[in-house]
Amino acid sequence: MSTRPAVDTASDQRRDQMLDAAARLIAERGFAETRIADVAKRVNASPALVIYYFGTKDRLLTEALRYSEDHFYAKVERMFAGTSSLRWRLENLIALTCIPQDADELPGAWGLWFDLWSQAFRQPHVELDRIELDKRWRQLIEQMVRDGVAAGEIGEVDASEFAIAFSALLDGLSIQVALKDPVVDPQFAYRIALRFAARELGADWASAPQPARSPVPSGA
Amino acid sequence: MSTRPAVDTASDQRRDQMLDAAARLIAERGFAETRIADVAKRVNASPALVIYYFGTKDRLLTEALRYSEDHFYAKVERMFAGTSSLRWRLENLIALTCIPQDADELPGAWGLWFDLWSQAFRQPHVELDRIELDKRWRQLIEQMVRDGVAAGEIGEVDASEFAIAFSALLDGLSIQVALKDPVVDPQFAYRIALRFAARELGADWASAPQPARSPVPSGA
DNA sequence: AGCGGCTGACTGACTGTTCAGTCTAAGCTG
DNA sequence: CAGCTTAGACTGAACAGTCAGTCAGCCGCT
Repeated sequence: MSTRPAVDTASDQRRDQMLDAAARLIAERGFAETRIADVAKRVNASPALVIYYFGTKDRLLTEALRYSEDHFYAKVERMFAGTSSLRWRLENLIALTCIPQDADELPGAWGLWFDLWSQAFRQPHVELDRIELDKRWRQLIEQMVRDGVAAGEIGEVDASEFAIAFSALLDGLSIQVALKDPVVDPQFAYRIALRFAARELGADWASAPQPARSPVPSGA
Repeated sequence: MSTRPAVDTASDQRRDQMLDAAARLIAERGFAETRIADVAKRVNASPALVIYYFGTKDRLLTEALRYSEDHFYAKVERMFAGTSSLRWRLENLIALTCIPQDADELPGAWGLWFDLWSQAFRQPHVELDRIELDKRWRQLIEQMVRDGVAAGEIGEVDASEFAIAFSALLDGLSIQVALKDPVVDPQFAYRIALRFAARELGADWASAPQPARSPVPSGA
């Protein structure tokens, strides 16, 4: 949208501060329960300033949603850049979606998804954004699989269909984990997702050693 | 909870009217955008009467959520009672979750799920309800599979694990359908779900003939 | 001087909830 | 049966609190 290369002016920084604060607040309290006064307080500004930047509450909140998801994808892409092993990437991907993240690291928390869906279901403008977001997500998975095929790590598969089914499964599993289902805990969700992937991709990864990065947060 | 056998008094009917109206309104506008005045108008009553029955707006809305889900499960159970073929049940189950329902038949619409999740994520009381709801849902699937095994329709499988994975997949797919994803349309979601089930259950249902009941709503 | 960042004070609209009291039908009494 | 009582369903009107958004103007730059 903007031609600016990146965060630059003090004004841009302020904007990002607000988006970050808004995203965290939505994750905590929910979209509807987030007041512009709350956002203002978190960035030590007046409510009027928030309106000054975003014009309207709704614009702030929907932009915050997008901001947060963008950060999440950026994180995954960075993780992907660090390796090329399909298995390793897959394990990290599952861990990233199914296993609780360490505290405040990123505001890409689960609560955001529920509100994003809720908004997308009702507001056409958000609906389109969400479609774009999921397209990007599936393409990420698709490319990961294609790379794995190209590298000879697995045989030929329909990467596109796998991406659709697998992302749906991940969504469903992470809902259960996010909602603290006593049956579907993080470990279990992880196992199910990996087993599905292995079966669909025709790989024979037996029992999965937890991935190196982003492991179960036992301590800090 | 109550010892009353069923809907009885005029008062009980009024209550149900309100729950029904509330559920539909939540599905349309969303939890946060539903005013008690709206509910009151739909049942031709004053806002004060709604409070008279439910005490508080929040109680009304959360009860409406539960009311709606109960109806959905009742519907599925009725469908199950009508047959015993695993394949037939499975096909209907998928159709019921992945293919848009005919208009106003039941207020168990998708919009409700998003709000239920959103509430469950934040409010401990709703969280427990949701867990109970999903447990019931998985048990339904589990029993269906066990019946299929007992009837010799398929071989031995881990019904419990299948239920967890399958319900997660269905959730994920129905989200895409509900959010009108251009890639994951109802037919496609249906196919993916059925293929997954067939593979996991070791059945060899080739291409699926659409189920007899609750088919794709082309006409009415 | 001028401009962009910024604010305090305000307001106007909305809405959950209260309350005092009305209406109706059933139950009781003589 | 007539008359009185009671209880429960129901409401209009007001209350009280909340918030998004406005506006006139301040401050610290260049």
